[in-house]
Amino acid sequence: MARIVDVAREAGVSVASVSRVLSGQDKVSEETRARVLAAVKALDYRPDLAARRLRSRRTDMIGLIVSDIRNPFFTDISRAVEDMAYERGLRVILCNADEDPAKEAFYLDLMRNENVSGVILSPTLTLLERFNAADYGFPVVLVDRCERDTDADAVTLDNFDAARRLTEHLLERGYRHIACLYGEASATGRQRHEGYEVAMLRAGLSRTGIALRPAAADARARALHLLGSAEPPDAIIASNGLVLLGVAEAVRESGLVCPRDVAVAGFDDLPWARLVEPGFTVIAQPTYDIGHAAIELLLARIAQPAQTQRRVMLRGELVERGSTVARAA
Amino acid sequence: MARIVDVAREAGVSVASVSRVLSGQDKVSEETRARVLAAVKALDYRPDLAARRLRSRRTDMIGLIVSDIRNPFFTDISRAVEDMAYERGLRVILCNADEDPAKEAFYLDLMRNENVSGVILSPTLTLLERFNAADYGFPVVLVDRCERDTDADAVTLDNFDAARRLTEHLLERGYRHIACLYGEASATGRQRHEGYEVAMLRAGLSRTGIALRPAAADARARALHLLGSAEPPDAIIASNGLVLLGVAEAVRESGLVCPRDVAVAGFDDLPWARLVEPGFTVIAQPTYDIGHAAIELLLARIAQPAQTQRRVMLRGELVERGSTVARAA
DNA sequence: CTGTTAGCGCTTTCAC
DNA sequence: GTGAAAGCGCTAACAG
Repeated sequence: MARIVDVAREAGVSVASVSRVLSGQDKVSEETRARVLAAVKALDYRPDLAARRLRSRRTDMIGLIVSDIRNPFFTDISRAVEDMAYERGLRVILCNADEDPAKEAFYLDLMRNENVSGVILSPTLTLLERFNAADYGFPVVLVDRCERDTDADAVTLDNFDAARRLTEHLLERGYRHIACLYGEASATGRQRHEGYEVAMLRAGLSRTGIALRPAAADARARALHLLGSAEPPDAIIASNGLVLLGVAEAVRESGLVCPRDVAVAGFDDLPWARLVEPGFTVIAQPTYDIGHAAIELLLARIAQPAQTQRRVMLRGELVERGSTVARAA
Repeated sequence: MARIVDVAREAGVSVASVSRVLSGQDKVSEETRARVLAAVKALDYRPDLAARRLRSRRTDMIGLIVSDIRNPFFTDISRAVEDMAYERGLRVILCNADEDPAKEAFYLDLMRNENVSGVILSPTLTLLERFNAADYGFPVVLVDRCERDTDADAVTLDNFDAARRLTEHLLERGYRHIACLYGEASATGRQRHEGYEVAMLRAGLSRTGIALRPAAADARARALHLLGSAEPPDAIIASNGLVLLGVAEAVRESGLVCPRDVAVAGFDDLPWARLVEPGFTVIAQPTYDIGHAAIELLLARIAQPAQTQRRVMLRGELVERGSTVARAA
């Protein structure tokens, strides 16, 4: 394996010149540049990144800690973040906290050990409640989950507004006994629940909010119970794609037909949402834009660690499908 | 930020002793160990990983290059690999090659620069055709995609057998004009197509194999065309979950009913496969086992770089659902 | 613009 | 079992 000294010797220049050519920052004559590049090619030289990082105290790595990699929403976010990061010469370390505060803490600690330039994080509620961006030795940008008073840069959907609109959509269609199943582990689930509550309150209707672990299996069980109860709802709102999946399973297993027996609406426009009869009405999230915005915020924060807090709030798009057609009078 | 010298001073020992305690390899007296650990805690000391890697020439990082992160199959594999890797103190760098040989080459190159201990890779067909594990400076284990004569450790499904069984399942149910849509970018798609071909040949039937880019949009377009043709098939096999999704969309958009108008079967037991009426018959892959086996092979190869080639071939499970019920005589 | 040189923080001989 | 000291390969001052 060739070292920088080998390249310097081959090119007939100093190691400093080689370093300059490769880092591309300093001024180097065309001649030197050409000779170095030729030597690099001839020797198939690769800079040792560990040495470079040790010396320069920079890592060019960012961490991406998502709360559940099985959730397609986060897969999409990851794609966006990785695409953009690699374009800018940054490496991404992707970690899956699995909605577990302990794992999340472990990964955050790991990020510190790795000396990353920054982290994009979708925090558990446990962490978010006492979140302080200054606790970490690196810039942090939150995605998807953030409270109004959280002290951090963040990019989120306008969850409250989206949930309110989704609920109003159901109300306009004639539904009255609307239940809301929401993830208790996240600020996002909470906010969506609040949007639902406000819309219901305004309409003077009673609410049925059910907090749960945001996984398909949990949602399915709770929805089965709900649908089999004495007074089942005439519509259900699911606070994310995984919950929506569970609700859809429960409706099917209960032998009910949507929307005849019960309307269903949710968040996240997953591939199957339009496939399952009669197609699910959802709030589609601009996942690529969210990932894009997160990287931009992070880079800005890295460049200007002391700059004032920034928030990006994106609007969800209501996609109407058969699962919420107007109720027969 | 505390350095190792600070810890040594605080503990009243040499830096060598601190290093020994932290690496846990060498023999150290209980007394020294205790003092060092106390000092580490007191100073909240974190070893600088870049320095450690530079000096020790080990990285404790492995690469995982998947061909498409949007494919839930690979998401599941990632989960398994990450879980196991972190248990063993290894970091995982996850990369998404997006079925693009250029991106794939870029990431492989990156792995070399990063000096990873090894790589788990699901290669594009382009790479696989001229694959030679010795071309890389690190151990490589292939997952999901591998030819019989490829020179590499690998863990795959028995694709040929699974596709044959799936085809025979359809034949037994009375279907005769069976089409097969398969991903052309992968060995896996090809092998599944071969299993289909053999089963059809044995039955003395003509085949309709359609190679495509393994993405839902492509599969949808090709299936739409197929279903609208003069002689549409009475059954369709999809070579993976993404293709199955596209086929399902096409069936729906064509206004056809499954299995009355056309039966559908595929690979990958995705969450929605049992949700969409009437439920899709699929070959379920043991994704966690695949990921597990891949890590085991990689660790064995890292420990014994010269050991003889190993292959793990897993069997897929046929999950029967409504999409392939017996055809009316 | 270019070369010399001093480390970055750690692990690993090598003595004791 | 422990310490002193020599680098791992690179970049960043600092001179020239």
